Amino acid sequence: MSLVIEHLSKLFSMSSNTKAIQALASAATVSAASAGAKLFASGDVCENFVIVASGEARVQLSTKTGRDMTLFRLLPGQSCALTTSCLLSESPYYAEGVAETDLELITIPSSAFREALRASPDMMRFLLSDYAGRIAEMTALVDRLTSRDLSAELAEFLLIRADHSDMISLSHKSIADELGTAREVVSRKLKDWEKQSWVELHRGVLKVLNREALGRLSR
Amino acid sequence: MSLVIEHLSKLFSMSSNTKAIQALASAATVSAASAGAKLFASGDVCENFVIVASGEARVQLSTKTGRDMTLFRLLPGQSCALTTSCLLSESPYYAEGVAETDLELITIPSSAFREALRASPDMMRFLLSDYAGRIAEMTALVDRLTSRDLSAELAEFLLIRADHSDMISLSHKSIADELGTAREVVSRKLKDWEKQSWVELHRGVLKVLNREALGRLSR
DNA sequence: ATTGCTTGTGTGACCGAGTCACACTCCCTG
DNA sequence: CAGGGAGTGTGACTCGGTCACACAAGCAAT
Repeated sequence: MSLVIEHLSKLFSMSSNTKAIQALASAATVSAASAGAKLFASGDVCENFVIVASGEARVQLSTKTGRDMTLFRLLPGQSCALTTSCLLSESPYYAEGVAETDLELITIPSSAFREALRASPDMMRFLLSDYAGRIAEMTALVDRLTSRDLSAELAEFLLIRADHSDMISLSHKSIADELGTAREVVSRKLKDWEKQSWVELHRGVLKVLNREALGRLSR
Repeated sequence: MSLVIEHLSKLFSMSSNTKAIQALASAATVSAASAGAKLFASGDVCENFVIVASGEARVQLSTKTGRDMTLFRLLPGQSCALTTSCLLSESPYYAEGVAETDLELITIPSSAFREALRASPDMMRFLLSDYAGRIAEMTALVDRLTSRDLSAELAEFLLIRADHSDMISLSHKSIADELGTAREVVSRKLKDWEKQSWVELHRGVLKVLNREALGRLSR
């Protein structure tokens, strides 16, 4: 259980021997999910507070036509603002969570979470600043969506995601979901850029050849 | 000053004789703004917590090309989640605030706000649930933007905004800003609908003639 | 009333992004 | 090595956003 306590106290920046942490830890359970698993779906009732202990998860919206839009990711030690938002407002999830890799999750039932929150200003403080950050992120996202420039977004994405040897191992569909656009749009742009020799395309992998040129697009 | 105390205690659901409320009230100033005035602009440093005492304000994003997108409105007694988010994260405003009518504002300097927040779990509780609601709103907005159907959005907007005699006194540009689209798009759709006799158009005013038909579009 | 300005509307031409439909190809597995 | 699934390429079309103007409605000063 020390893993749980450690994560909790780090998350909320609280000493591990406070009552609130001890109470949360004793109500917590640890579970696993494998890569690709759906953690929660839109419309699900939210019954637990969740912290990612290891692995990476993604929260996304999806449209009828099969397009997805990534809202944010969860890294080890992070909790999900959407989950706490649903817990606090007692509303169902309005987006879905997906495991991107194998995951270990720390799960705390709603009642224990609420109880601890009531008793602990430090926890509230943490949630407040977490929310403040998410609101900023969401606003930036809305901004991006209202003045959409896919070339810029895609170019920027490639530059950020390219590894040390300029490679990116993602399918066009994954990239599209990341940016909230359609697979065909990504395929077409990449093909154009391949003709300019700015990138090199292979099945499931691509290589950035000209960071320079992409950088010009990305502003 | 009783006006200030009343608004503060109602906003935070706290008794008006708590120390936190008294402290906030003594640091507060009341000011006025006239309709159309800009309350804050993107990039401004946020130095005060603000509550609308009377009137109505709007918070919006704007693009280079002159399009605006309304994020949310502030009614009397409400505070601005964007402002608190900026205060807490000490980041500049990333959207702008506009007075829609003449306004009275209760203004509390950042330091007093932080101090009161530190001391008062009730205030934190309020902000938490306020944030939870805003995150839900923003997520819904992102959802709308990623699966855009202007006919549906515009039809719904008209139905909601039409008064008792089915009139709406807004220019096409205002409607467009509300929905985050371009004026021309609104003009064209409305013109189409006028040809169907679903609406009747006049300068600065329009009348809904067929709620039925618009209702079918709006789902 | 006439002139002239400001604010609102109407419209065509064009472009970028999303959708649909389908062909094709790579690669894994039986 | 055949079959099938996942990933990719492309044309045709629709819709929303942009640009560039023309035009109309109200208001103000002469």
